[in-house]
Amino acid sequence: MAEETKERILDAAERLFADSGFSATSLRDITGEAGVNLASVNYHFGSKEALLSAILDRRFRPINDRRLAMLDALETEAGERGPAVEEIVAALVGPPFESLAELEHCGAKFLKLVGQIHSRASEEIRVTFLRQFDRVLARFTAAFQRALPDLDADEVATRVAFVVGAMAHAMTWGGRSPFASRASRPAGDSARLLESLIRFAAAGMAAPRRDPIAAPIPAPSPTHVPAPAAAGGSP
Amino acid sequence: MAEETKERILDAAERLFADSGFSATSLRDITGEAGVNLASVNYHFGSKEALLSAILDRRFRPINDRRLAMLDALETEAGERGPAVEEIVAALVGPPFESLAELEHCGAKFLKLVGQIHSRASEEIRVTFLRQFDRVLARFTAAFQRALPDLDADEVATRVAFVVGAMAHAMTWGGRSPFASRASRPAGDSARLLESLIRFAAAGMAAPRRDPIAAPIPAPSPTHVPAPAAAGGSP
DNA sequence: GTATGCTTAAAACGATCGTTTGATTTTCCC
DNA sequence: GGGAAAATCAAACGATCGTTTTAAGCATAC
Repeated sequence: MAEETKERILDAAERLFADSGFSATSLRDITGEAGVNLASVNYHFGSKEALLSAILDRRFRPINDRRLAMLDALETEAGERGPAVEEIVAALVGPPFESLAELEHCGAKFLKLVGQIHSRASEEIRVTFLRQFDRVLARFTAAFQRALPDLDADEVATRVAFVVGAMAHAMTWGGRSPFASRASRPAGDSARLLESLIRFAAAGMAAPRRDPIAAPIPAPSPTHVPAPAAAGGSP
Repeated sequence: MAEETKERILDAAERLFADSGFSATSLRDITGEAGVNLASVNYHFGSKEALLSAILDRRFRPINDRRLAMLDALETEAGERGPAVEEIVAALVGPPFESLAELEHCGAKFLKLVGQIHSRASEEIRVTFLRQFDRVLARFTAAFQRALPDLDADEVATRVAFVVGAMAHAMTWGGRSPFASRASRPAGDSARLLESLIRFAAAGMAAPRRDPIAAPIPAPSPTHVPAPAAAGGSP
């Protein structure tokens, strides 16, 4: 009965944290939804923060393991020249979406929680659990750097952050804007959403670098457009 | 003395909400930091939620006004064929960054708060205040659609959501990943961050649409890949 | 000078929070 | 089957939450 209680707590907390946020969800909400005693949380996990940490760890460990495994396989396969941008993107953003498909409705809430963690999350939580993601990010940034030798390291890191942001947003809102009031998404389209994200992110990562020649930064003025480089769109 | 108190509350609350989140920030934290009496918040704003709403409204109204004005100017200027993708992107993501520059350190915290609002935010807050952003988003989606006639409407809306996600993430974390432990960003580089974002987002928006001819997606298959196009997915 | 309308001040309200306690029940190994 | 360990339970703890109340300042208009 021990393990079952722990998992019921994890499931309920994951769902409630995703819907209402960490601070806004009480342990009484969680234990009520899970059908367990209030004291069980502190007995099994130690504290509310440790519970959140356990939730994130449970889901993220396999995701990050898979990310790194996919990247390793890609690099082995590609040999000298390294994998293509789109392949690296797929290895980075694919695993979370696989989890979505695998876990069905059970784990769908988790992705919402993930999106939230990316924006807030206490300092404590970040250092204890997200350190592993730091490793993942470093590996992927290096892979992108090799595939995009024209970009300097800062630019690569910045663009990777954009990819992570787009991914987190997509996971939280299912690819729809958070405001498009009605029916969040057309239908079970996580595969299609993933495909769109990969295509978008790959093109963004591979965008031409700043000032291919010399064009100075236009210094955005209020009514005027920043227009970083009049040069057309994408390759 | 009335207006001053209100603004001191708004400033302090904006800063604290951005740092610690809405639920985790108490009215006592706010009034303590603002140097005003605890009851002032409920006197001037009515409730804690209404205070958040006031914060968002104060900053977002001019931003959204400027977004729409810039888009109008672009469309007038471009005439029949409509503005280019990069110009539309600049009109969408530029104004928030201009605010960052204008407000200096005073308003920098606000952008962090904005990023948070995009991921959580109570249902109540979203409907009362974000309805105006819905309008903004609809206008911009239409403009993108015109600039990218090859894409179907769903794809355009999805990619706009990616742009918003990347922007929110960049505003929250300053273009660095939330985990890159040290020194968040190189230095006062909001102009450069904006330029990178515009370039990234424009390339992503203009990415070739799904299966331009038939070329199947490379399907990076290490141990196995989600295979974006594969029928799989969620029900 | 007194009355009037805002604004601030101090204190308290009831509710809810995360956590702890101590007793009770269940589990499982010998 | 007995007994130690693990798990669950009801109840309460102290703290803090958002909000309300009541009284005090302090202008301006009569």
